[in-house]
Amino acid sequence: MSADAEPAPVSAKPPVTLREVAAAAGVSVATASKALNGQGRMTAETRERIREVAQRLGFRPNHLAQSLLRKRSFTVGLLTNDTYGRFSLPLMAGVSDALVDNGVSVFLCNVEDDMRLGQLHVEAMLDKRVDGIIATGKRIDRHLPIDLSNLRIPVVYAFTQPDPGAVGLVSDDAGGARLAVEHFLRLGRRRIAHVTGPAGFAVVHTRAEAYREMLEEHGLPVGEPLLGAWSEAWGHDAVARLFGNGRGREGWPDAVFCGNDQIARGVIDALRERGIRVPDDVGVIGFDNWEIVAEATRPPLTSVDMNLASLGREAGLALLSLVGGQPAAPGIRKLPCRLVVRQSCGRPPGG
Amino acid sequence: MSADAEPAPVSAKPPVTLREVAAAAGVSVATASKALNGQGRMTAETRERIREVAQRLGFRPNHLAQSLLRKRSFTVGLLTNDTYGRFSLPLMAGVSDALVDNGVSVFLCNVEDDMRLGQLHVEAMLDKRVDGIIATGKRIDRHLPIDLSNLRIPVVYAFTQPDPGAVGLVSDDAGGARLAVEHFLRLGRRRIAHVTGPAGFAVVHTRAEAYREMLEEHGLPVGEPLLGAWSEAWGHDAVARLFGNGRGREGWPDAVFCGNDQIARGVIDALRERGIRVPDDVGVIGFDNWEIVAEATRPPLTSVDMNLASLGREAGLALLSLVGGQPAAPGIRKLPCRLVVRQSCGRPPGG
DNA sequence: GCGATCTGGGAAAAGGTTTTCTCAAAAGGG
DNA sequence: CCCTTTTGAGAAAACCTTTTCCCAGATCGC
Repeated sequence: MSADAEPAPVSAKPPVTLREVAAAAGVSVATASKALNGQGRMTAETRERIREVAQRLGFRPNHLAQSLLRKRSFTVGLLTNDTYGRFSLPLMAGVSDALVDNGVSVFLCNVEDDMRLGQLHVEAMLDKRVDGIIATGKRIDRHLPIDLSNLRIPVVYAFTQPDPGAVGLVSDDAGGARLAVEHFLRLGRRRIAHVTGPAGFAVVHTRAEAYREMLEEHGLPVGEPLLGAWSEAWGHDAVARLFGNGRGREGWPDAVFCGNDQIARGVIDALRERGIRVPDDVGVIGFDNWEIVAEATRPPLTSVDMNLASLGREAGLALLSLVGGQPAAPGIRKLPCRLVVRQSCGRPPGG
Repeated sequence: MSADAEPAPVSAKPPVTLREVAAAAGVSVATASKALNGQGRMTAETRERIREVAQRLGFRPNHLAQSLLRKRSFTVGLLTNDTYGRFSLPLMAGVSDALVDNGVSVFLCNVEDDMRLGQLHVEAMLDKRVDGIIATGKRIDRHLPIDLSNLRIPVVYAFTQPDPGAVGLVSDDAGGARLAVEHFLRLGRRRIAHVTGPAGFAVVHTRAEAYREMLEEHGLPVGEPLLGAWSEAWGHDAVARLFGNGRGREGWPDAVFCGNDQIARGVIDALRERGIRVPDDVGVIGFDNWEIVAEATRPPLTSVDMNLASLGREAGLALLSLVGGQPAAPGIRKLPCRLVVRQSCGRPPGG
């Protein structure tokens, strides 16, 4: 039992090459290549024999060599500045999902909000000859801190502000807001408040506008949307304003549509602390469908899901077709949201 | 103003090659290569001239060609099954941080818990000739559903169960638990309870054991750790048990060490609902330092941080040295945690 | 039986870079 | 002034695969 019985000379012998396969099969590399790729003409036996030898030797073609020749690396870069990955991870999963079947791998680069870092990563990608780039961020109305406009390879923007003339995919926030309000209306709620994030975010206005329109269409009173932070604390404050002593109980909302799940959670907690029951007295809907939050609220939160995985899938497919030479219609495409119903709105009357 | 003034024939001319640089500078490719890499012998003027030409033409060496030759792709794969990225994202950031300066890029692959998908991704990586692989997961005591044991390229395991004989990096959970208990002791807390996750997790026992030892060392009463789920709901339940009517107020704990931040949040909320003040009556410490949760609790939660970014950095560096041919000591290396103090424990008496 | 077609398979170039070897010219030594 | 050493730079191989010819032998039609 010597200590160095097998020091595992990690040095691992080099991978087997096509040349070796050809030699073992007694053919030329050209023939071997064609046999394995189903190209060229040869007897079925020859092809099969070569295939078997390759199999036996564990041959795997060297993608680097292939890429060099084909001028396609079957690799794309995903740029994000969403450090916590709340938005970019589902998106990434979708992208990956769309690409893996095509043998395409994804370089993930977090550029924070650092131009230098972004530049560095983009150059690294370019040097590695990625076939294309997907740019994604944590908010729809901001550019990544990188210029991707003259890149010679296709770029798709997902969940971030696209360059003019580029193809961009974002969620349909207005549609999402309508979904939420509709749900409330269907449940018979009539005094619907809206508590959302800071004015600096475009989505705040998009959603608020949609909310307003929906209510007006139905001839319902439109409360002024309450703008604040994307935080639970703001949810608490907002409840203090909406359900404060200023107005009588009959002036209270019977529904609150929140700009994200954290606000919604704050709202729900604050309501509970005031003895106002959710969903019996007030229904609450959040936005983002961040499961970890939505499922921990009491009761679990109904929320608008932006379908980020689908968005990622679409972005991946769009990039793929762009790489394949298909011209894609530039401009921003909005993908629908969906409502994930949990228990914070109650059942329809008589439902 | 014709619509097709500049249809932007996306066809982008091909990148400039070394051959073109050489031609433009009136030298051979060999000389050009050596000039740009600081190799070979030539007059300073020649070298400078070539450099300038390269600069002017915007030459960037083709990494595919370089990799093919050097047998190093300057690319590594990161495998994870942590869909929400709570653990793998900070880790990834650390890895990336350690590697980017060395020109190494990272393929991120989420293998969920799907063996087939894992196999697929690993083979794709192998085909793309990654220099090494970092395997990471969402819990320390489980293997990824993939066999990486005979891979011919180095593998480093970070925050997941390593193969025997491989190099693995994990957090020092026992140390983290001691940090928490020490903090309580320093603040004069004496009746410290422990509420944690399910028995199926190794860390539950590691931390509970460290907790127990610390208390015994100090001659303090050791409560039986309460095992449950990793959820807020369990935090509520646990409070009901610890602060129920069964025992008198003087039997109540004055500190609760929680197995993660969600449990801690449940505990804090439940205490508040019972009118028990945090931190005045009871101190609470969480685990994971998941900022989004820790900062939203009222009061903000003191929590043990596993330093996952550092772990990632170390993993990246370890892989790098392995790739460079340095033999690394196999086995599991534990990296220290740190305590992030917020406001859920109060100040030291007289502090 | 002879020219035309077909068939199976190979040689070689291409892709972009690095590195080793080679070689001519210049410099140096005696 | 001749021989050796140094210097500057180029030719070519190598990395691995794909693809475009090309060719020798077989088959076919008449």
